[in-house]
Amino acid sequence: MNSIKQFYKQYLQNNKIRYSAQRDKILDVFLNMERHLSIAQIYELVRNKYSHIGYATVYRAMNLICKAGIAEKIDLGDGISRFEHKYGQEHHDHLICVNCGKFIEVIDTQIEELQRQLAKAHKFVLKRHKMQLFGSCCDCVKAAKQSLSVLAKDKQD
Amino acid sequence: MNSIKQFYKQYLQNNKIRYSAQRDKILDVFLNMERHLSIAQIYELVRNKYSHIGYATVYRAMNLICKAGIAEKIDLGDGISRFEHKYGQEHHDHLICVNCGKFIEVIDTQIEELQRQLAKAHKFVLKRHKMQLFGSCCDCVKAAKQSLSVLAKDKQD
DNA sequence: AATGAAACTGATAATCATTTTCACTTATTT
DNA sequence: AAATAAGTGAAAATGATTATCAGTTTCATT
Repeated sequence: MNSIKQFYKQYLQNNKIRYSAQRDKILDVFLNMERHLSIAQIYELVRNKYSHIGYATVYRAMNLICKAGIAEKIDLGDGISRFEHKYGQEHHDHLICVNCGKFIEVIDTQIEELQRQLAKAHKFVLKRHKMQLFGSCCDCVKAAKQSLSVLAKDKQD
Repeated sequence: MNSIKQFYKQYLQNNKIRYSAQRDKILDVFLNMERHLSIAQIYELVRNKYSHIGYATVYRAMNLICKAGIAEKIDLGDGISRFEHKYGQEHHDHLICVNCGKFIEVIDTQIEELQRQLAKAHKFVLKRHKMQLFGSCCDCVKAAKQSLSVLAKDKQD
């Protein structure tokens, strides 16, 4: 039915790890989420389907899903881990709005090439990289301009 | 005597924050450190000069030094904050050896320019960015090759 | 130099995300 | 079905960081 779920079950089986109702519900929530959610948010959503689930179980399951290569933990430096889909996804970097927290996933092959060159120039064997561009998204910029012009009582057409 | 210390004292004075022996010692340790140290490491070093100092004081002082723009907290995702010099420093990114933890500070204006373009293409107003390239430094690569060739009992000239 | 208010310090407690522990339950193997 | 292995949930533990608070120090003013 769901190829990712198939893959996950296979991964668990290969590693002698059992499949369970909890793990199934958590995987479902993860697969259906459209944003990058934290453990607390995933916990809340799973709780709707499985009200007796424990917090630690969500942690354990998400760590497993990461190990299986289906999810990736992302760290923005605010002390809260969030998760994003990784299965069948290309590597990408992030544009992050510092106002509303919106994420945009980006990939720039020119930058990637320059990164390889840069590493090479320093005799580094590059394994992976992380790039985050922080700024204000167009919606937040628009909103900020609006409120500025209202404050200044300027005409705005 | 020390222009950074002057600057720091001025910053504190401007903000009605007092100067103290502890803050002085902590600043000294920070200014003299050549690597990116954690709070625990700074605490140990300060302790040599000032054995009664408390852990919290180091946290407080380092946060102040950051606010003054002299230090910057860096986060590698291992849950430990380290600090680097910022005063009079250009922005830079990091090459990080995943084996020995060595840092190399790098700056690539071509990449920076592409980042600006990338943000613009997504209608983002770029404020700052963070780029970390993880890999193995040449020393660690050499060491790894050595031990491999020893294991394989190959000749290595 | 003395004073008093405001800021600082150090020890400790609190917080917060995450991990571990452990008694108990569920699944798999024999 | 019994034995074995793994999973679960609640609660405790952990580790980095921050807050609290009584006692101390600083600094501007007498």
